[in-house]
Amino acid sequence: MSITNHPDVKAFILHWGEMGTQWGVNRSVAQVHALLYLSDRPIDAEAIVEALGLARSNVSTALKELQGYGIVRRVHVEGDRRDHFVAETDLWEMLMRITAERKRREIDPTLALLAELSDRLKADKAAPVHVRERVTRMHEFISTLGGWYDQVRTLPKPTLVTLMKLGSKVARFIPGAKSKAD
Amino acid sequence: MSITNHPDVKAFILHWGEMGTQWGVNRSVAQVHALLYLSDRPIDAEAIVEALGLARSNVSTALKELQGYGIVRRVHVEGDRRDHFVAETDLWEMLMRITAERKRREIDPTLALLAELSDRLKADKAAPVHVRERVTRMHEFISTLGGWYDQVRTLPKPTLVTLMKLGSKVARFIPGAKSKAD
DNA sequence: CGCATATTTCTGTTTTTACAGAAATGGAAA
DNA sequence: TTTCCATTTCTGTAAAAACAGAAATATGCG
Repeated sequence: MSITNHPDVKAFILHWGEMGTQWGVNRSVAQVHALLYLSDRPIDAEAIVEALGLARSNVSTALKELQGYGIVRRVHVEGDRRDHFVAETDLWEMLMRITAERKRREIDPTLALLAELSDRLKADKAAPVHVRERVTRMHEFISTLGGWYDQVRTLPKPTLVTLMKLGSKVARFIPGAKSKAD
Repeated sequence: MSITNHPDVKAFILHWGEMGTQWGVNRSVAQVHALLYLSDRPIDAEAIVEALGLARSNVSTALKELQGYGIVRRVHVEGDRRDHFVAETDLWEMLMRITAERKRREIDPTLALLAELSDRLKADKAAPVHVRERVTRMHEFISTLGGWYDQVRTLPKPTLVTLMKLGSKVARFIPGAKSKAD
C-alpha cells in the first residue's frame, strides 16, 4: 500500500507541485520530488505513475530533471530489474544543490552578459554615463552575491545551522555596527 | 531619443526579460523593469510601449505587478498629466523587496500548510512515522530559513555589505568551528 | 544471441499563460 | 458638468508549456 493513500501525503504532494510551478519547475517534477521525499524506500517509475497518475513519459522526464539537480538518485533494488529512485533527505544538502544548479543555469549566464556589457560600455564614449554605471553596479552586485554564496556553500552544515540560528546577531561581530543589541 | 536605441541597452532588456521567465515573472514585467532601471528619468506608460513594442494593456499590468513588488513607483512629472514611473536603483533595496514579496506569496502559505499537516500527523496514530518526521523537518527547516531572513532583512545595508564581503570568514566567529583559516 | 521488459525519445494534443486590441472606467481641466 | 485623455479591465487570440500515448531504443536475463 502506497503512502499516497494518506490524505496529508496527498496534500503535501499537491501543494509541492503548485509551489514548483511558481518556482519555475513544472508541476510533475515537483510532485515526483515530493513523493520521493516522503517515501522511506526507493520507488520505481511505474509505481510513481500509479501513485501520481502521470504518464510514464513525464515521470521519466521528471526523474531526469531531478537527477540533474542532484536531489534524486537512482538506486538498485535487489532482485528487481527496474530502476528505483530515492530523494535527498538532508534538507541543507537539498537546498545547496538546488541553489547551485540554479546559479549555474541562470546566474552565471547573466554574469557573463553583464561583464561583457559592462566592458563594452566602458569603452563606448557615446554610451550614456548612467547606463554604464547602472549596468556595472548590477554586475558587481550579482557578482558579490554569487561570491558570497560560493563561499558559504563550503561551510560545514553545523556551522551553517549555527549561523542561521544566530540570525541578525552575527552583526555583533562586525566592528562598526550593531555592537550591542540587535 | 530613447536609451533603447543603444544596442547594449537592448541586450540588457532582452536578457532581463528572459531571466524573468525563468524566475516566474513574465517577460513583459521583467523588460519594463529593466528599462526603468536603466533610465535616469521617469517614463510614462506610452513611452514604455514605444520603447519595448508591447501593448498598452500589458504595460499597465506589468507596472502594477512591479509596484506590487515595491520596486517601481509612480511619480508625478511637472506639467504632465500622465503617470510616470521610476525603478528602485538601490540594488540591496531591490533584492530585499523582491524576496520579501516572494516570501509573502510563496513561502508563507507553504509554512501554513506544513504547520497544519505537521500538527495533524502528530495526532494521527495511523500515519507512517517517517512521513510525520519528514513533514515536520521540512516545516522546521523552512521556518528557520524564514526566521533568519526576517532578521537579516532588518540589518542596515552597510552591515550587509560587510557580511557579504566577509563570506565564509564569518564562520571564524562561531566558537566550535573554523576558528583558523577558511 | 534473442527475447522480454524497462526506459527514453518523439509527436500530436491539451492546457495554460501571455498578449493585443477593444471597451469601460476614472480623473483632471475647461 | 462636460469633455478629453489617461488608465485599467475585459475578451478573444496567439504562443508556449505540459502532457499523454506511441514508437524507438536500450538493457538485463534466459
